[in-house]
Amino acid sequence: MVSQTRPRRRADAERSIARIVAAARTCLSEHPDATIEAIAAEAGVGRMTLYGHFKTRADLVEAALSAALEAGEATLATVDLSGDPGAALDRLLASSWSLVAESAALLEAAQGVLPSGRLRELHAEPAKRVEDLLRRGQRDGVFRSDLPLPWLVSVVQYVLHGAAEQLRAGNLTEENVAEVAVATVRSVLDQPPAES
Amino acid sequence: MVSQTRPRRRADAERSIARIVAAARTCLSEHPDATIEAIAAEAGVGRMTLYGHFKTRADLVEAALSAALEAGEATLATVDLSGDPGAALDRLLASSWSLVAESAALLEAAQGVLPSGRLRELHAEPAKRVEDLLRRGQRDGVFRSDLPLPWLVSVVQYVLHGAAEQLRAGNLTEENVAEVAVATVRSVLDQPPAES
DNA sequence: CTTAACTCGTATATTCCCGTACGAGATAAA
DNA sequence: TTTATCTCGTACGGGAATATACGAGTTAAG
Repeated sequence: MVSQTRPRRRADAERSIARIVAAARTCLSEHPDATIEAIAAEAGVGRMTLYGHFKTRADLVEAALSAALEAGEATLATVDLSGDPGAALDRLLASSWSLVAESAALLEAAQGVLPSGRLRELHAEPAKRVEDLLRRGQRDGVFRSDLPLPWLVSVVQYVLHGAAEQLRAGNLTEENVAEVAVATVRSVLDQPPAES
Repeated sequence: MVSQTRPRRRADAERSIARIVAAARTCLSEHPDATIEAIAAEAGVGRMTLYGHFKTRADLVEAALSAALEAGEATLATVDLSGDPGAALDRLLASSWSLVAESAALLEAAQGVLPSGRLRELHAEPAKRVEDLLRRGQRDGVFRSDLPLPWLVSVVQYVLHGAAEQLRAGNLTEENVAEVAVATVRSVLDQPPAES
């Protein structure tokens, strides 16, 4: 149902599209207003080949965002989100922190090129998953309830986005970035033990 | 020493410059790639007047960033940073969270138009103030030491920047934004009471 | 009042990027 | 092999933004 619109597409075209989308994901999440030409170069194809598959920049951005969100959905589906919310969050972040960070960056890149309605539509389902987990954690008294839920969701994105940024800047390493990001998120979400 | 380059400048010119810089600060911190024309309009002057005082876009961005950082410095100078680091941080954030958020946004706007060396140079001193406060808090056992100091400094910026963003988006209100931001920052920095 | 500084519009050059048009050559699929 | 698809270069047009050039009108400062 994703892209079975086939009048019949050749295998090499399929491959090109995959490379282009992958390139768009990396380029756009690093630099929100990356050039079409830069993305094509990153993908190893000519600019005109890219235009052959994506008529406009918005199409490309949407494809990149969709791909990232679908990857996130796929990962979320494999993670066990039941049981202790704290442990569930740890599992979730451990396996998908970079995807969430990437999605946040792409979301930023998509603002202004996609209609905001379409944007919310794409982002709604994965965001709801995280939100539900946090809400459950609040109900169980594991996560804090003294701050608005949407704010907490946003902060998770900010922290992960920042972790990816600091990794690129060389201030964090491949080895410690996940640990640092998870610890930071946990300290934001966890219910402080003795709150007046 | 700031701008006494004195061939002798008229009072109205001084006023125009002040309005332009103020407009640049607000416009650029809301929208990193705001147009020169938009900034001039916000300042209530013609585009050509702006060019009369700032030859290039980079000049303008640097002026805006410098002004914000100087305002931050001035505020920092009035805040009592001695005593309990936690309380000092509360005082600091209460009186300057929006300035820090603005500076972070301007810093983002400045990337790419200013040489990165110049950028670090401008940002170095105010960042050091915060860093010193956090370091002292770590030594006193008030702030956590299990995460790298530069990361903690960055997270403070991310959170404040996010708070400003959510305020603009209408997800936080003028009344609760400061409280929410401060509580979030505190929960990231505070030493967890029972750490194995 | 006189001068120099300032304001600011119009016009223009330049640059950058998007998107289209055209077409020749390479390649997968039948 | 035949055919439709795909690749991709060159070239062009349009739009937006930066920056310069010129100049006429306005205003602060001596």
